[in-house]
Amino acid sequence: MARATKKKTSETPEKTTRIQEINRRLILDAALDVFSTYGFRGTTIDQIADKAGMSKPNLLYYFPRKQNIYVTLLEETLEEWLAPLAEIDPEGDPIEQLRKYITLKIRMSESHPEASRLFANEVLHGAPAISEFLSKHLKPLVDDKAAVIRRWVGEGKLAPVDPYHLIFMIWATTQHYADFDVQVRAIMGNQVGRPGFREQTAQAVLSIILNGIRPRG
Amino acid sequence: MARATKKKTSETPEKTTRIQEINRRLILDAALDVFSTYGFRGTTIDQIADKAGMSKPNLLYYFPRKQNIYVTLLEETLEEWLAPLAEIDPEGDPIEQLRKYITLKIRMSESHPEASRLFANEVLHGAPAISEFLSKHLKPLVDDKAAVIRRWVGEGKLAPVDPYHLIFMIWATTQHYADFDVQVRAIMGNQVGRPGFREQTAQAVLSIILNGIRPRG
DNA sequence: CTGCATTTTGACCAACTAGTCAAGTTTTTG
DNA sequence: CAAAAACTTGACTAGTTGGTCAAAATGCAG
Repeated sequence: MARATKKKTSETPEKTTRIQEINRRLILDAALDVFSTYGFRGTTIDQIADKAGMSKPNLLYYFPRKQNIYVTLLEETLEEWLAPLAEIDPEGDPIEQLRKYITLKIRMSESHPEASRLFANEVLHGAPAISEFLSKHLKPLVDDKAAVIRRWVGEGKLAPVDPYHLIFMIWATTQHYADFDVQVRAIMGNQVGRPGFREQTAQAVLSIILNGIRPRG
Repeated sequence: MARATKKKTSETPEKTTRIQEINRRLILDAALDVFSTYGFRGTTIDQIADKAGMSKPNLLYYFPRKQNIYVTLLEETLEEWLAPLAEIDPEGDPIEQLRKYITLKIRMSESHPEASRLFANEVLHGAPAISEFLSKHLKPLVDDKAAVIRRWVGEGKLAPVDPYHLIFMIWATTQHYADFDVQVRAIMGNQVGRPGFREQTAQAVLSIILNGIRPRG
C-alpha cells in the first residue's frame, strides 16, 4: 500500500509516459511554428502532423481537438512572456529596472518571435481563448507594477508619466520587431539579419524611452 | 464618331454603373469589418454577403474571388494609412512636425481600428498580398522621411536617435491601441471608452517620445 | 413599351478539413 | 515471455466553404 503508483488498473492520476512526453513536445513545437504563421483558422491539423512527423490520427491521440493544442501553446507561452514584468524590483533603481525590462523584452522578441506572433494574433482577433487570462492574471500584475511606477514618479525618480501607457509603449515597441518583422525587413533590408542589429535596436529604444521618462529639473 | 462612349457593343473601357458603385461599397464595408476581425482564412464569403445584405453569388458577381475583395481593401487602406507620414514637412519645426504626426496616428487608430487590424493581420502573417507595396511604396517614403529626421539630428534640433527606430516606435505605439484593443481594455477597463481617453493617451505618448528625442544640452 | 444588358439567385459541386474508428504494431510489465 | 496497455495508422465520414451555372428578375436606352 506504500506506493500508490504501482496499481495496475488505470486510475485518474494519468501519469505521462516517456513517449507521451516526447510526442507532445514534438506536436507543440510544430504547432507553434504553424499557428504563429497562419493563425488558428489558417492552420490545418495535417500541417502540424506533417511537421511533427506523425500521422493525423496519432496527433489526435495526444490532443483530441485542434483547439487543445492551440490553448496549451498559449498557456505555455503566456507565463514565459509575462515573467520579465514580474521581475521588476520595486526597491531597485527605476531607470535601471526599466532598462533591464526593456532589454529583456527585446531579447525575447528576437529569440522567440513565433511566441510573440502567436500571442499578437490571438489578441488581434479579440483574444477569444485567453480573455480570462488577461483579466485574471495580466491585469493584476500590471496593476501591481503600475503602482510601483506611480510611486517612483511620486518620489521624483521618474518624470510624470502615466504608468499604464508607459507599459503599453514598452510592449508595443519591443514586440513590434517580432510581430512586424516583414515590414521591418522591407524597410531596413539586410541590416536586420546582421550581428549588431539587436543591440542597435535596444540602444535606440532605450535611448528614447529612458530619456523620455528621466526626471527633469 | 464624336462620342466613343456611345457605342452599344460592350468594349474594354468598362464603365461602372450606379448599382455597381453602391454594391461594391457595400461589400467592401462589410468585408473590412469581417476580415479585420477574423483574418483572411477565418472569414467566409457567406459572412461578408450576409453583412452586405446580398446573396453569395451576387457578391461573387462583383468580386469573382475572395482574394479580390481582400486585396482591394488593403490597397484602399494602405494609401490612407500612410498619408500622414508623407505630410511631415522637412522645413517645419521637428518637434512640432512629429507631434502632429503622432497625434494624427493616434486619432486614426481610434477612428479606423479595423483598418489598422486588417493591416496588422496581413503583416503578422508575412504580408503575402502586400510585400510588393512595402518595398516599392513604403520603403522609399520611409527612407525619405528618415533622411529628413537624420538631417534634423545633424542640425542639433533633435537628440541623436536612429530615425528608422524612431518611426517604428511611433507606429508600434500608436497602432497598439487599435490592434491590441482587447488587451488595453482588459487592463484599463471602462476607462477606455470614456471621453478623454484618446487625449490622455496622446498626452502620455507625446510626453515620452518627444522628451525622449528633444535635444539635450 | 420593347429588347438588350445588367443584376440577382437557388441549386449545385468539388475540394478541403476536423475528427472517428477499427484494426494493427510496439512497448511495458508482471 | 506472455498479456495488457499504450501507441500508430489507413480508410472513412460529415460538415464546411469557395466558386459555378443557368435561369429568372430588373434596369435602361431608344
